Amino acid sequence: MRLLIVEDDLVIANGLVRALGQSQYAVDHVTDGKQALRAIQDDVYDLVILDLGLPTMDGMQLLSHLRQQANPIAVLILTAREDVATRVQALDLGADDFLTKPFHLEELEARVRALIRRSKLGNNLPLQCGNLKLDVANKLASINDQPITLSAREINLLETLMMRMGKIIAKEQIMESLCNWDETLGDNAIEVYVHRLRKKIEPSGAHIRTVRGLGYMLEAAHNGV
Amino acid sequence: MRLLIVEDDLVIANGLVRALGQSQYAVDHVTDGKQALRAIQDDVYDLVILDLGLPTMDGMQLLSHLRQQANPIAVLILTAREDVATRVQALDLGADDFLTKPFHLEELEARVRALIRRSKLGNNLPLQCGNLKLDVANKLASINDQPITLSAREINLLETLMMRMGKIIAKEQIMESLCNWDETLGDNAIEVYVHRLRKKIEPSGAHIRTVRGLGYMLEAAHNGV
DNA sequence: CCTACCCTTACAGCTAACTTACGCCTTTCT
DNA sequence: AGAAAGGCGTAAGTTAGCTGTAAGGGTAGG
Repeated sequence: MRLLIVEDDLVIANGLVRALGQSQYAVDHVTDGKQALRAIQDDVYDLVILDLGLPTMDGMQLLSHLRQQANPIAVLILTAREDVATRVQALDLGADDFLTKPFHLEELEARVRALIRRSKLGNNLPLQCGNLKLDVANKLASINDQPITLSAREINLLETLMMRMGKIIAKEQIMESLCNWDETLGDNAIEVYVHRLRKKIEPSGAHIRTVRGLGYMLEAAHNGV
Repeated sequence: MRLLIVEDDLVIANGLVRALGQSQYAVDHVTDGKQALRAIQDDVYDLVILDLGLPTMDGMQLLSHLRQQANPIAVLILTAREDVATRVQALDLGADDFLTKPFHLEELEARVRALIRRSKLGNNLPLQCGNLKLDVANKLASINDQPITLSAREINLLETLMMRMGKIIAKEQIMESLCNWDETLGDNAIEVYVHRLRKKIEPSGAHIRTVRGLGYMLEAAHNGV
């Protein structure tokens, strides 16, 4: 899962980047609306965390602009102002959630989880493919309800694949989903992850199909379970 | 386990904080409804002890507000008023228990234990993992019914792990469960607790698994029970 | 048959977690 | 009250295993 933080206060921004990074999100950070707009158009994000008070283009304008373009990306608004009018305006413009500073990281993280879940799944049930289940909140994968041990990278990869089960995902998309701008991985890193993950989920009836030249696709095994 | 006390009478509040603190709960205290709401949204509590007569937002309003948000946190109501109407209203609003002042600390502590047990476990069975048992009420751990000596920190850690057995618990979550606002622990304090606890429960068939980068998980040993 | 593209294995660096030791503080016993 | 004991948290050094790269072999498509 990949997040964009739009926040000009560097103290807050750094805290968010660190905390959400520790929660296994890939996190990018920009400091004003124009950079944010460019980032959203250039890359695929699952969620934008947006401060309202920004230079060059304020958060309301950015949000309004996105929705006029019919961009459905989930947006969580941060603001120091507590008045009802602001809140109503933001929600009317299409914000998905609203949090007033000062806030605690735990609550932010909970809301982030909820938003991603809502936007991707519409529910909080564990993801399932064949006998393979993934409990996203607890970062716990299991086959026939027997927990299996996956590393952090492997869990993130599996989550990415399961979120778009049955659809082809390009290696670049996987790369973007796992890494932020700071990181840069070699050509075949994804191939290695897929290989390791395949070995671990092999007995489950879930299969990672290679689509040569295009990417990978997660599917239930075609032969009987 | 972490509790929030919402009580404007400082004499009572201090008594509760001290008594429950001695019972090894992490206890925070606020004096009105607005502070309480913010605290509940910012931090994770296992139980709220709520006085009905409060400034700025009274206990009923707070409770009603929480339940409208579908917040499932356990709430124990304290009040000086004894009339049935109040009691019925509180329980209809979703209070889990109700205690009339003046009360005895022992009874309060018993109800607190019961509520936490009910909300966390859904039953009254003692916590068990392999041959390791934990009697939450008496803060007593035993292996094959032989009591073992654990320090307060160790018992609290074990309780936290056993309450979510089989699920991954992040170090930050453990930290929150053990500490209130006043405390601040260093980076590797949790690692040291885990190390000490592991040495003591090692012979029991309960195992604390490390999931690198994500947290810890309590499980029964994989070889025969 | 050739060329991308992918699979597989092996290895080395690095960071998170483990382990030990020490000093402070609280509790308890005399 | 003074002393002894043990719990508690920090710091420092060590270990372990995840991660990413590289290298070599295989395969599908042209």
